[in-house]
Parts: sequence; structure tokens; C-alpha cells
Amino acid sequence: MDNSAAIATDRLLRGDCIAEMAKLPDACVDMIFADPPYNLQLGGDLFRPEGSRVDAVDNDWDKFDTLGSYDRFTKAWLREARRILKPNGTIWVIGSYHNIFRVGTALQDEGFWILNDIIWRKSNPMPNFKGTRFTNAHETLIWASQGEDARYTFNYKAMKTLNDELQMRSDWVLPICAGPERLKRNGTKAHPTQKPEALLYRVLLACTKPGDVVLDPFFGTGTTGAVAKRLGRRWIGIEREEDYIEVALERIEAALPLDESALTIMQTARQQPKVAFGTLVETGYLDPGTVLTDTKRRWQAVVRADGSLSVGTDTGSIHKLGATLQGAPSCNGWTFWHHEAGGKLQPIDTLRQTYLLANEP
Amino acid sequence: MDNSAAIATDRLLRGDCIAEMAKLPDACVDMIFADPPYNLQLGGDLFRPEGSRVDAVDNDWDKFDTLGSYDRFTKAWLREARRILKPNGTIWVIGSYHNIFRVGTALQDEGFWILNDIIWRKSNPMPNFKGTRFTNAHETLIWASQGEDARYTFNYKAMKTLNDELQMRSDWVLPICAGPERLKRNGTKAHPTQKPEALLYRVLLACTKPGDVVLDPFFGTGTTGAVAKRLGRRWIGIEREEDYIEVALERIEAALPLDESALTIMQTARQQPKVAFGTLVETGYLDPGTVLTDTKRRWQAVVRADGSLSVGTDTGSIHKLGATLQGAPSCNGWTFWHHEAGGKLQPIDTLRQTYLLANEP
DNA sequence: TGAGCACGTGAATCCCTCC
DNA sequence: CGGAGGGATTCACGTGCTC
Repeated sequence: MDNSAAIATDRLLRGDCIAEMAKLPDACVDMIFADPPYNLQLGGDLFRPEGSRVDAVDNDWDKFDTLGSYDRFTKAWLREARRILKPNGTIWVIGSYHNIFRVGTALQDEGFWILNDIIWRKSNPMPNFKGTRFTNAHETLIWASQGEDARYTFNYKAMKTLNDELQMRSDWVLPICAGPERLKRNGTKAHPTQKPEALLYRVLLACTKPGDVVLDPFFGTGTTGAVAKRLGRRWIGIEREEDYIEVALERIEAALPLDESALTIMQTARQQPKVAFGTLVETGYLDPGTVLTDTKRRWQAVVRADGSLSVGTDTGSIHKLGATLQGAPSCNGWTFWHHEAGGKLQPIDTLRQTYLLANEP
Repeated sequence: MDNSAAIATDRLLRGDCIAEMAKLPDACVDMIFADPPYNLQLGGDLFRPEGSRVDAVDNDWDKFDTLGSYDRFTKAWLREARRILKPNGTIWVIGSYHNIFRVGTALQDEGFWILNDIIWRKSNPMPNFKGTRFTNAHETLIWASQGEDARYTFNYKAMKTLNDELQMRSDWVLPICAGPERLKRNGTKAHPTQKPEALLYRVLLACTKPGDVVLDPFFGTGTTGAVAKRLGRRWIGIEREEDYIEVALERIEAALPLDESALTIMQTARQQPKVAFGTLVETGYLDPGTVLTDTKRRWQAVVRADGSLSVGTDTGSIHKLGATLQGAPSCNGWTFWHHEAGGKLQPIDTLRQTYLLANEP
């Protein structure tokens, strides 16, 4: 079953995504990428430590009365999505902990078969300003087929090449959308939640073929359309906010097919493996209670459970405490502190090397 | 409400977790860590390319007929968990894409308030042997409180220290459980999904205090108990498989508790004794009439006898006045205001530190 | 011209005690 | 329980200006 010849592509449909999808024939698109409202349920204003106000998502389109009404909305658009998706097509949905569990459950309930959950690890997330939780540094994408036996597209080799000849993993490190890529209108961001093109690039490259039809029911400023055009895929966007539509059409008009040099920019920056001192404590390379000392054995510091050191009443990280004790502005704790090993003093940096050897590919 | 004194801890309850939890009083544990069955839906055996069989999860306890029965099971144990958890306690649940969306939805439906979803990024995952999907290189944990207004424990400063002075993020890079840590019975793995101690270490260090009671309803080989014992937390495990119980008890018996000195962790400023600015004036650390200024010397404020400041006709506390002058919603006067000392500007916070050193036990 | 610093900002469920 | 008030709290980048 393939009705993609029956529909017009590379165009934007104005209106509500459920109503617009309802007008399309069964089994007419190869992939659906959806970035639905997250239903963030934010409270009052939030201020950064220096006093500025965080420009939060407070749009009406993100507001739902109850979890139940969000679920009904999710089921309704997923049902239409499932109908217009070809039997061997796949769907991608992105979300955060606010909504992704509802979405994943609805996907399974509607009969989709989850192939992977993918973690977009943000290299530059917004911090947690009040120190109340872990920094929310990722978003989750779900990739699903129509059913267990569907023969979906997965360009395994392309992904492996993109990842320096290692299998592409389920966690992707990518920066958030900022700088020149971030679309503006009258000097302010055109859309509060614009996704980076690199994210769509990887999704489309992995799971579609050239000429495939990609539909995005929550088109926004058209990242999906722009990347589809650049990768030689056909696209259909659905959006109801006129402000976003204008920006999206202009953007896609200007998008150029990718050449080789542009492709390399999209590739993974292979980041330096960083190891925190605390990781050595957590993983048992160094036990809490161990005594560290400097080469001249002037100070004896006890390693504590959280990776801090204590010498008498002075406490701090390996770097801070080293600096404090020496009266220096800074100190490299990795080379300053030593532990007894094999009858002699060894810098703790050697433990870090050991850890890296054992745990990095 | 706190019934933790009414229960015996550091022990294993043999039996079904729902039945065993039902025997415990309301509000008696500070944290619940749960690693429920994953409902893996594996279609037959999985073989490596060279023909050897992958030892996947295929035990009886991991079979659920339908998503519906899994949901009923999840709701049933979550409901008991919620009842025995103290109002300010938190729950952690770990899972993969097979079950975590059901769990997250059930948590929200039962009234839990999600605080973070955490990604355990495996530094050495099992590759995808068939090359049909992305390498499944992570698992997801959900951290939730009893409700939106609960005052849960989060050792922010300890986590920041553990992560080399940067906020701990929602993505945790930790190796899988292997090597000597992986428990064996008759030469094969004692449990198919044994979690690494480092994972539990971070969870317990972040969200409990020494002496807190941690309950694990799917105890398995007792990773939660072993780490709780090491970190000076009390524990309760529930497990029905005699094979696992034997291994778990032996393992926890061998685990060594850390010294109290090693258990001490970095405290946030909020947890430290408070000093009123007026006290510094009363005790002569700062004389009335002293002129304070901000770093850019935009404002000159005079210290008054009652510990308030005045700039022209504006008066108020060090915090209020700083906020008023900057037009900011709030201001930390301790770091905003400076006084001349030794020829240069010093924040009045240093005076507070001096006072604390001289006057605290 | 280049280095360096100040400043702005991003899908955020973001304080706690006392009266 | 609501309001008031003390005072704790941020990381990675891009841009644009200064020296």
C-alpha cells in the first residue's frame, strides 16, 4: 500500500494537525516527525542568580487542563498519524519528562512498536538556577514502527560512518539551537522551542531514503522541512500559527541542498572524555576514607563520600582544597594529591588514566 | 508523619513485593528504589553474528501477557509504595523503553510528581548485533516526589562536588556492572540485570541522609542494600526468589560501612547557621556610619545602628535596598554590598564568615 | 588586528522559615 | 494557610565592544 503518488508534497498545510491529517489518504507518508506540545505546567516567573528573568514557554498552545485532556489530544493525533503512515513507515516523537511518558504509553496503546528511545544530550543546557534538582540536560525521542514485523528503513552503514565507524548509539550529543541558526522576528526568537537542524539531519539520514515523504504535524518554524529539502526528501508541514508559517516558508525557500562541506559540519564532534574525581570514588577506584597526601607529605586529606576532601575543618574539591592549603589561587588536584600504592606515592591522575583505559572505547 | 521508628530495618522480606509492602505501616520509609521487571517481549532467542546465543532476560518473572496486565501490576505496587513512603520521601524507578513509559505514566496517574528523568549512559553497552537499530546504550530512571509541594531531600552541593564543581546533570555516564562486581553462581551470572553499585551510590548520596530508610521492592542480588550499608543508610529489601536472596544476604554481610568522617558531605549555605546583618553591627564587626558600596561604586549606603542601610531617602535591609536600587526582584545583600578593607573592596559576606569562625563551636 | 571581557540567553514543572 | 522577608542560586556559547 503506497498512496504517496496521490498527494502533493513540499508544501505547508494551514490548520489544526488532526483536521489536516484527516484530509490525507491512508498510507501516504514514509515518516512522521512530531514535536508536540510538552505540557510543561510551569509556575510563576523564574529568575537567574544575577536577576534576569527566564523567558519561559508560556504559549497557549502548551496549556492543557489535565493529564487526561493531554492524553486525549495525544491519542487523537497519533491515530491519524498511524493511518496516513505507510505500513513500513516510522514515526519519531520528541518530548521531555513532562510529556514523554504519556506519549510513549499512547504510542504502544495505539499499536506502534517502539524501536529505540533516543536521548538528545544537550552540550549546553540551561542550568538549574535554584539548585533544587539535577540539571535537565536532555530530551527524549521515541522511534517506532507500525508493528513488530514492519520492515522499516534504517541506514545502518550511514550512521556508523557518521559516528567514526562505531555503531551509532542511543544517546546523541548535540548543542541546542542558538546563534545564527536560531530564527528571529523583530529581534526576538521566532519560536520558543526551535529544534537544531543537526537533530533532524540525523533522524532523516538514519530512517528515510532520498525522495521519501516526511510529514511534520507540529511544523513550527519548519526545521523538518528545511532539513528534508537539503537532504533531497519530500516534506509536508502542518501548522496553525500564522507567525510561524511565515518564518518557516521563508526559511525553506532559502535552504540549499547540502554539499559535502556542509555535511561534515553536521557530524559528531568527538568530545574529550572527561572524568570527574567523584566518578573514581563512585566506581570504587578510590574508596571514601582513603588518605591522600602531597609529595612532601605536608597534608593528609581524607576522601569523603561525595568526592570532597577534608583536612581538619578545611573541606573542598581536590582542586579547591589544594589551592586553599597552599595559599595559591589555583591548583591541579590531579597532580597535587597522591595516594599510597605499592609502597610508594602515586598521583591520583594515574587512577584517572586507569579508569579511562578500562571504560572508554 | 513518620513511622520509621516502628519498623525493623536492615533486613530482607521474603515474598511478593505487593503483599510484603502491605504489611508495613504508612509513611515509614524515606526512599524507595525500584528496578521492576522489564516486560521485555523478546521474540525467541537472540543470537550473536558468530552463532553463540545471547543470554537475554527470559526468566518467568519477566513475562506479561499484555500491556494491560503490566499496567495493573505497576499500579498495584506503586500504590503500596506511595502509601509506605513518607510525605517528603522520594521514589526512584529504573527501566528501559520497553516499560519506562508505562511506569512514568502510572507514577503521574498515581499522583507522584516527577522531579527529573535521569539517563544512565552506559560507557560499555552491548552492541546491536544485527545492525537493525541504534545501539541501546542507556537506561532511564525516574525520580519523583509524593507531590508538587513535597520538601524532598536533594544534596545539591554534594552532587556538584562529585561532578568537579559543575551542577550534576540528568545524564550520568557510568560503566555497566561487570568484572569482580558481577555476582556469579556456578560460573554464570547470578542475576540477569544486576545494577552497578556506582549507580545506587549516586542515587542514595544525592537523595537521602545518613540513617534514612531505603526500601527496594525488587531486591534481586541486593545492590541497594549493599550500597545503603556502605553509606550508613538503613535498608529493607523484598525478594521472592530464594536464589537471589542467598546471594544478596551473603553480599551485604561482606559489605563494609564507611567511617562517619568519610560519610560527611559538602553542605549548602542554606543548611549552615544563619547570621543577621544586625548582629555584625551589634558586635562591632561593622560600625554604624560605615559606608558600603557595590562593586561598580554606583551607590553609597550608610550602615545604621539597627542594621538597616540608607541611600538618600531609600532605606531598608541589605537585601531589600540592593533589590530596590537595582530594580531587581531580589538581591543577596551579603554579596552585593562591599566595604573598604585593606585598600580594596570586600563583600560584607567575608565579615559574616569571620564572625562564624569566631563564634561557632 | 587580535585578545579579552561584559553581556545576553536557552522546552524550567527551580526556596524556606516565620508569623 | 497566606504573606512577608531573608537570602541562596548558573553553564556554555554567541555577540559585540574595548583595549
